[in-house]
Amino acid sequence: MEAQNKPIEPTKSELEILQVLWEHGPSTVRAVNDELVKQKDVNYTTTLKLMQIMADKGILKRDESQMKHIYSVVQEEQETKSHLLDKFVDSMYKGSASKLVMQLLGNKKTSQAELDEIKDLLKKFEE
Amino acid sequence: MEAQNKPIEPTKSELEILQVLWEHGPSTVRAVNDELVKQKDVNYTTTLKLMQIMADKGILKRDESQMKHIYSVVQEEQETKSHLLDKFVDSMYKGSASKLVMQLLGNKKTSQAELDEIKDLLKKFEE
DNA sequence: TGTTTGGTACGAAAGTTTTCCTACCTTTGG
DNA sequence: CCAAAGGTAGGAAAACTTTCGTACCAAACA
Repeated sequence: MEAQNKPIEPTKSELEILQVLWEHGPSTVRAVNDELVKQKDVNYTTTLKLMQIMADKGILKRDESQMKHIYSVVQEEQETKSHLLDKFVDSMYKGSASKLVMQLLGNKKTSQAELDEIKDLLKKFEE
Repeated sequence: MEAQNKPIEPTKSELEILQVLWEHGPSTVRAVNDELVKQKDVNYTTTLKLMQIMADKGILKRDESQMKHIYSVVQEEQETKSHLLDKFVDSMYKGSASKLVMQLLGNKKTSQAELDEIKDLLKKFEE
């Protein structure tokens, strides 16, 4: 139940919930669960419990004024993602962002369209 | 103890061990633990157990011909990293590599030197 | 009203990961 | 030969994450 300005470290399941909330904005547990069910087999009370735990941790906050509580994400999406990306670059590439990009470019699974878009991005960024 | 051609999904601690082995090549538990101790407080037998488990899972193989067993990584470093990067892009950016690069470019923690290097990379890649 | 429907809260079980104690074996040096 | 040092093996405890059964509460409606 702590206020949260330190970057959060969501678990795998927590990240799935964050994705839904980032995409759909503040939501009820029901709404989040309905989304999750499209991806995997999960019970309503499991999602509820998870979101309650996330609220306890300070990752989510909730509006209890209605019977159907509305949960929203405390930290900015970009702040969280930027932190997680940082952690990933640190743990995988010793902090070298360019090594990551190199990997991305060499990665078969990155489509030509993606590559083109990345090139465009870089071009725009140069200005 | 299975042979492993499917991409592996190391846990956090397992990844730390992989990093050491990737950097130093096949090593004893002692050598790996000596490296880990530089980063965090960890007991020798903990590292031993972890590496034994990784061998059981097929992530590592070991040469038991000496008393000091030598552990090495089964899967190519690049294959593992590429898989983990893929998973990361999927879970964080819905598979969009360019979104990741965009984040990287906007990330304060990515230094100017890194940015320049990325630009160079892209330039070279265009050819 | 009273029953059904749909919500929350709680606690415990199950699963996974991490840690470390203890036992035992092998090499080495006095 | 014996003790000390440094290995491995195994199991159990601890910590964390995930799942779900059950109880309870409130709104809707026949």
